[in-house]
Amino acid sequence: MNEFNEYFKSAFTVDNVIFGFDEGDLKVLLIKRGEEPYHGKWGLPGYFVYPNEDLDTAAQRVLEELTGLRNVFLEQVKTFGAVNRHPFGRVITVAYFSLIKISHYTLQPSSIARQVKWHSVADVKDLAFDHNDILNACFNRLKWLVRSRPVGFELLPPKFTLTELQHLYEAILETKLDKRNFRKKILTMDLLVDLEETQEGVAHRPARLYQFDRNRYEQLLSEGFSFELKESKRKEGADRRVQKKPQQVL
Amino acid sequence: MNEFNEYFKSAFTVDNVIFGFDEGDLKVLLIKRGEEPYHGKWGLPGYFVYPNEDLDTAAQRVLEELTGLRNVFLEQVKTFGAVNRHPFGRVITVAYFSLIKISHYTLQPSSIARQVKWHSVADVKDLAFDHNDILNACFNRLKWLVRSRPVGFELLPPKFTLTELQHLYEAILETKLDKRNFRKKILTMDLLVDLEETQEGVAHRPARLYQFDRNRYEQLLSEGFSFELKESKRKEGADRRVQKKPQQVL
DNA sequence: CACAACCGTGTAATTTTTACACTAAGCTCT
DNA sequence: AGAGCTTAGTGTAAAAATTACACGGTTGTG
Repeated sequence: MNEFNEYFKSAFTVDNVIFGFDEGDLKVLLIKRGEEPYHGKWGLPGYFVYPNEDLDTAAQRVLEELTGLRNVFLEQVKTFGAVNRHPFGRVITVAYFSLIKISHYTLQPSSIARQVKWHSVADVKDLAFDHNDILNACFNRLKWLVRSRPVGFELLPPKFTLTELQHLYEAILETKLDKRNFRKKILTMDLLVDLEETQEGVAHRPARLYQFDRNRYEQLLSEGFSFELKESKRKEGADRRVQKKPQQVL
Repeated sequence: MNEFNEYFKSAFTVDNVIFGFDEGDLKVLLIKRGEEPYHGKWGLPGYFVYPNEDLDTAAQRVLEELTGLRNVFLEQVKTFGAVNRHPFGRVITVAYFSLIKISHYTLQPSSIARQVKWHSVADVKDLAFDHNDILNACFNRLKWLVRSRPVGFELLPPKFTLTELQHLYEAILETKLDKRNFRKKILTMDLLVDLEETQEGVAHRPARLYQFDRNRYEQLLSEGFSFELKESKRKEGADRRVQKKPQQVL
């Protein structure tokens, strides 16, 4: 094994893109680094993988230390290994992303983080290391995942309205969806339980509350079913009560 | 940096699942290992990533050493890092898969391989390390990739018939496709050039030859277009010239 | 020249997707 | 109490996509 010794001088980390959804906006949990390198910069939560730790376990550990949450959606996305990405030596990082319900989140004191904060995904820039690339890769993965599997529910509280669900999809897919078509599509999938309850304390007609039916989903999956969504091609300004202006004729 | 020294004792490798298509069958290129560990077992081509080498570069190197090919389709899939997956120490591996035209392939003498051979993906079993898992992950990735992007052409010779293309899709998706619907779908995508040539030396009516139009594809991509295929629900035995047997009435 | 083997083609029925606008219900403010 | 604001909730018709399905055509072979 001597001939391989020179290869056993590297390290690897996991970095976790933790998505949340709040105020109609897709958020990512970032930390202000309290250590070198990139001390004082915002970055993704991550840490070295312990010598006797699996990758998935390490990703879970990082997530749990920061949020106190277990059993949340967590998926490996991609590994980043540019030679000089880490100033301490050869360190490759395995990127994960997770989806959490912000309402369940409580900040845990953490050694790696001087400060922890939710940032709108759209506004994030200038992160430590290659974390911008990592965030991008994870956001793209989320985008296609949400079209092919009902993972959106991981980001919502247990009870939610159809409008909230639609806003979530719009935030992730960065597009507008047609209200009626969206509801039709979602409801015919038969994955939601109508709780026969309504919102309280809103200054308008309260909406019905629904719940995701995970058992039903498992059942449908085993029957081989596909979950798909497409974007609306509706023009801006349609479906308002205002009259159309007559089109200018050339 | 001392506090982190204990982490810099690991190594990483790349492993490459090289797919090819021949005789109507999806194939994967395996090597019979000429070194420990797993000496004498079949496994995926792979090697340690050099200290000053990027991951993608390492994957390309492994591929080129084995096949002599450059500029082929190569994509990272997933990283495998179970603690005890490698007997020499902590070694995680980044799995890639590539698609090559078997007709262009020439065996290169290689130090890592005692023997190199194409195996039908369906028949592969009992590989070294966790290479069965890696192969599976890559095969699944190929399955969905082929539905959303026209990567199939990477596996065919420059000139091919529609039937060959259909057989390729059937092999990857592990399903039967309807001939007329498949052709309709493919042709309306407008990605093929009809070469106005036909097969030669076949003992039946020769088929037309087509070519993939990569420029057209780039153009369509930039206009935002989607490439999709679905499987046939046609029952076995339909579309034959035989008469249907009358169904037994209960 | 009959046979074997694969090529190439069209259509109708069904399903899915799309575009689109108004009434309903609760709260707030006067 | 009622006017006004705000969001909820609902249906349909047209267009597009998908599906199922069968036979005559062309070549080489024996």
